[in-house]
Amino acid sequence: MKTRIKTLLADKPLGAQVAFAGWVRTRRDAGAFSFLEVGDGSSLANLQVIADSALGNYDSDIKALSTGCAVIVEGEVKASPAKGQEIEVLASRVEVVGWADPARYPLQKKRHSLEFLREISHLRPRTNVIGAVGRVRSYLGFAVHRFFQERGFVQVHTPIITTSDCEGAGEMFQVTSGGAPGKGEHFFGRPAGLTVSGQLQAEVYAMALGDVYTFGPTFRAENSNTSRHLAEFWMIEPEMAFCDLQGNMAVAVEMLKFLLDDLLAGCAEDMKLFDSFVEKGLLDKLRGVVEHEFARITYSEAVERLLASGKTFTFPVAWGLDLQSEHERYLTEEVFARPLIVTDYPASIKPFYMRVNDDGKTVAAMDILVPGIGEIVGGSQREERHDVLLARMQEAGIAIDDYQWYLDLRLYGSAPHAGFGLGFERLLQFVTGMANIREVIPFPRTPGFAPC
RNA sequence: UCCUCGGUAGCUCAGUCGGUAGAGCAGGUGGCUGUUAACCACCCUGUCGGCGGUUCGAGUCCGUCCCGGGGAGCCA
Repeated sequence: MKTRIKTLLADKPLGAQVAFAGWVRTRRDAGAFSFLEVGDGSSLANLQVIADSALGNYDSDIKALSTGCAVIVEGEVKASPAKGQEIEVLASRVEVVGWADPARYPLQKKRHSLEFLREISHLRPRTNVIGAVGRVRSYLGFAVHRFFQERGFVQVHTPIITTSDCEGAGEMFQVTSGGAPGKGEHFFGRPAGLTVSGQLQAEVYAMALGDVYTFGPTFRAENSNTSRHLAEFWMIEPEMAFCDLQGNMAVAVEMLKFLLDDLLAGCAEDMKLFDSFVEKGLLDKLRGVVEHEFARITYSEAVERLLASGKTFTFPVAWGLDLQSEHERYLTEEVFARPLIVTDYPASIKPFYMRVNDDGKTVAAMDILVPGIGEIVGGSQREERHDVLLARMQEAGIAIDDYQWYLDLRLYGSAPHAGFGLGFERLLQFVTGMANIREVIPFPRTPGFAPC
C-alpha cells in the first residue's frame, strides 16, 4: 500500500513500515550509505531516504541515481538525527522504476530561470515553484466552486464553441470543420468561434435558475504580448437575477476575501514558498486584503483625484476617456494602497449590455483593481429594459438578428440582474506573486507559442 | 502591434579597440564526509539565435527575420 509523502510528513509514523513512490531530487553519498531526497508532488517538502550500502542493488542502482529518477521505496520511518528534517526513512528496498540520464535531463538541482522552464513545459511541474503553482491552482479552483455552491449558485457549462461574439471582448478564434463533408461551408450553418466570454449565455440561465456561475476556458485571438495576457485562459463569471450593482460588488468582495482566506489556510506550505522566494511580503499583502475594506470611488471621482494629484501622466486624464494602466496603478497602489473598486463609468467606453444609469451618461459598471496587477474583476448590472438595450445595441452596430435570443430575455419576464468576470490566472498571479501569467497556467498559449 | 533591452557550453553569464571564445554551476572520473544547493582534485563541453552584407579577418560593425525580458496598447 503506497502512502503519499505529504501524509507521511504530517503523520510522522515513527517505527512504521511504509511504502511510497516518487522522484529523486538529489542524492548525496556518505561513507556507508546514501541520502536520497524523494518527492512525489503531494507536497513541497521531500522525504529523506537512507539507502544503506548493504542493500542488494546499492552499487548497481542506488549509486547511479540522479535527479529525476523514479523510485519505489519501502522502509521504516525514523526520527532524523540531523537538522533539516524531522523524519526520514531507513530503506529496506529501493526499486528504480524509471531512469533519467543525468547527461541529458534538463533539470538540475539548481534553480532555473522561469523563462528556461517555460521552454520545457512538460518537465517544469517537477520544480518546486511550478509544482507549488499547480497545487495552489487546483486548490483555488475547487475553492471557487465551494464558494458558489455553498451559497446556492448553480454552475452552468456555457458553450466553448459559439456563434455570438461578446462585444468589446476582443478577437475570436474561428472554428471550422476543415472541409469535413456533409455540412457545407459552415459546420454549424454559420460562422462559429471559440468563446470570448460565457456571460451572455450565463444570463440565460440566471433568468431561469436565479444565481448561476460559469468557470471555464476562454479564448482571445488578440496579438497581446504581455505578462498579463493569454490566448487561452480561465474565467469565473457569476450572474445573479434580481441583483443590482451594489449586490454585485458585495458578492465580488466576499468571494475574493473567501478565496484568499481559504488559500492561506489550505496551502500554507506552498504560500510560504511564494512569500520567501517569489514576492517578499506576499502573505502580509493577502492578509491585508482579507482584513480591510476595499476602497470605493466612482469613475468621476477617480478622474477628479487624478486631475488634482499634480502628477504628470503619459496619457491624458479627462472625463469620458478610459482610465489607463498608469492611472489605475496610481490609484490602487499609491492613493489607496489596497484593492479599489471603481464604479459608474461613462456609457461611451463600456459595452452595450451594461445598465444605463439615471443620469443617462454613465453605466452601472464596476472594476476591481488590485496593486501590482491592475484590473482583476470587471462587472456590471445588466440592462434589463428592452427598449434601452435595443437602442444601445443599434448604437453599437450589433447585428440585432443574431441576438434575438438575448433580447428575448428582456421581452419575457425581464428582471434586474448583474454579474462579473474574474480572470482566474490574474487571481493566481495576485496570490502567488508570479510576475508572468505564463507561469500560473500549466500550458500557456500565447501568440506563436503552443508547443504541446 | 508599438517602444526598449537582450539571445555566447546543458544552465547562469563574462568576452576590452574587429584578430577564430572563457568562468561558475551541471555532467564524467577519483577521493572524502549523517549529508542538506555537500565538499576536494582532475577531465569533457560551442552552428556565439537564423539568413545576408561590410572587411584580409566578424561573437564584436550594418541590414533583415525569429525568439525572450521589461514597458505600452487591447483586455481578464
